[in-house]
Amino acid sequence: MSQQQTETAAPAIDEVSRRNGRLAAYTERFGSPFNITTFGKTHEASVVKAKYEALAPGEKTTDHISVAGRVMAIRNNGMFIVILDDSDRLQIFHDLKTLSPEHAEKLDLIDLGDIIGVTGIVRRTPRGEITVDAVELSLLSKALEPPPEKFHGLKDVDFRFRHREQDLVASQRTRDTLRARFKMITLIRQFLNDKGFLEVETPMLHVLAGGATAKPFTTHHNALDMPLYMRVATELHLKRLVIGGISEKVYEIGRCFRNEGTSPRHNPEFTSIELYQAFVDFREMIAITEAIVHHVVLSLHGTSKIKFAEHEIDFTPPWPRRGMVDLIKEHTGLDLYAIPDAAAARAAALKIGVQTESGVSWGQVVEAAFGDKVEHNLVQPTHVIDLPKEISPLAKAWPDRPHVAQRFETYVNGWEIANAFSELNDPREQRARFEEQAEQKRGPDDPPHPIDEDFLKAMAFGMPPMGGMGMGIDRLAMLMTDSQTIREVIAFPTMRPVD
RNA sequence: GACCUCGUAGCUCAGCCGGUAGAGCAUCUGACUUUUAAUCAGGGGGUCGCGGGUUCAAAUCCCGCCGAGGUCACCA
Repeated sequence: MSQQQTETAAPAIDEVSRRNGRLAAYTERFGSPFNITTFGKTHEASVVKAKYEALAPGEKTTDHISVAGRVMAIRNNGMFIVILDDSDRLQIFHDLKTLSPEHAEKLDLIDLGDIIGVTGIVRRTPRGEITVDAVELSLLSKALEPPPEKFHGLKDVDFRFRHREQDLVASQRTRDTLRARFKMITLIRQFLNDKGFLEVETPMLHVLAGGATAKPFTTHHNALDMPLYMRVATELHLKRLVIGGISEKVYEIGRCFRNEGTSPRHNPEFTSIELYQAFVDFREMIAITEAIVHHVVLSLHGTSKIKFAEHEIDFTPPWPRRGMVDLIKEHTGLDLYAIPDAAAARAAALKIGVQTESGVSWGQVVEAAFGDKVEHNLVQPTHVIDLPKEISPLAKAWPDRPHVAQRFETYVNGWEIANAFSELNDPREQRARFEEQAEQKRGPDDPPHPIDEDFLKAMAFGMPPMGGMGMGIDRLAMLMTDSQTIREVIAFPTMRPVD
């Protein structure tokens, strides 16, 4: 073999093949990392850093500890390795001059992204970094794919959502955001459990998708040869559980599915919490809504005020209660209470730039005007009360104000985050409302609303007066994490497949 | 569903008044060795989203498709 041939550059090899080669070499020499089932980890990275916080630069201990995590950086030919576990980063040191040949061989086969376990001695380097001087090194799992770029991380939004595991490894922000979202759900559970609520489960597969006016996903049960719908809300079954007396206070945190457009605030599947409490009305729901949200804000941020985009939002209860029609008047000058006729109200709304379909009810005009002219202004937490009965088919109306429902919607940052009412419990009235709703078609291609006879039969069995509230967990998570899109707070948002 | 914008190396990006593709990180080789996005020298790596058109020549211009982001519509 000539001198020139030995100096020829290494043949081109792709990253995966190269890593497979190193895996084979490691396996040959030390056994397959994939045969390893356990590692006796004694410390989390953050615990190591906290425990040895008092060490002075250059100070060494004699404490042996074992840590494990993903290799995030390799500097100085492996002299310094930075690993990341679920708590923090931690630096590992190898003195290359005194390393045993076997240990050096192992070290040489470690790549960025590998999962390693290290046993060693804690010290603080002269430059100030808490470090583990490695005595033993084990490859616990091989990364055959390389990690994202170490400084810029993953920027491609599409790729980040399709491969959240890589996004999580690369981005502290993503870890913080998703952890906050999941912790928030636990906080709400604990809060309600402490208040005596029973967490329940209701079906996701519905024969009729009721409880909200939304387009459902359809599916099919083969053995029963029948169509089924993914639930759009948990409302009707939760009420049936309270009717049966399983508990006077129930809640469900769960996924709902709506076959509608996506947007920065809409994902086809989203998580709602709905809760129902017997013998109280919407006013108690206002109190519990404020209490839940304030508890979450305080627990996650340690303060009642949070930053969202350019706003500071103050969640200190109580939050203002404002009439929907009053707010429209305040923002546009139009007093829809003075125009009770639907057609006249529609014409008046048109003059202020609010367009509605012909034949809509007075309540739908109010809803449209509110949505166009008021909603986006409600940045600080606000309960919008006195919603029209016509757009509240499951809510009680006021006996002395028959066109106004005992209902509120809570708005923050211009978004509806909660919706609650004194639940209608008169089965005759409920049937009439459903029938009225069934006659209204949502759009030219939409089927009419089906009437849920099972629910009506349940209500006829005797439903206690109760308050109910529903809240969008995803939007609350967006607020808590200063996330501008719902996809940031959903671990795996719905995506079209790439080819 | 409509409109606007984007899609270049594994990752982050430049090139886009048409002339045949570049940088940093990663990777490989070598040097150095208490680093902190380590450093220095050199090498390899690209169907420029896919398909078609215009042209002597297309990453670049035009059309269609796919995917994404934004705005709107629907909605929570």
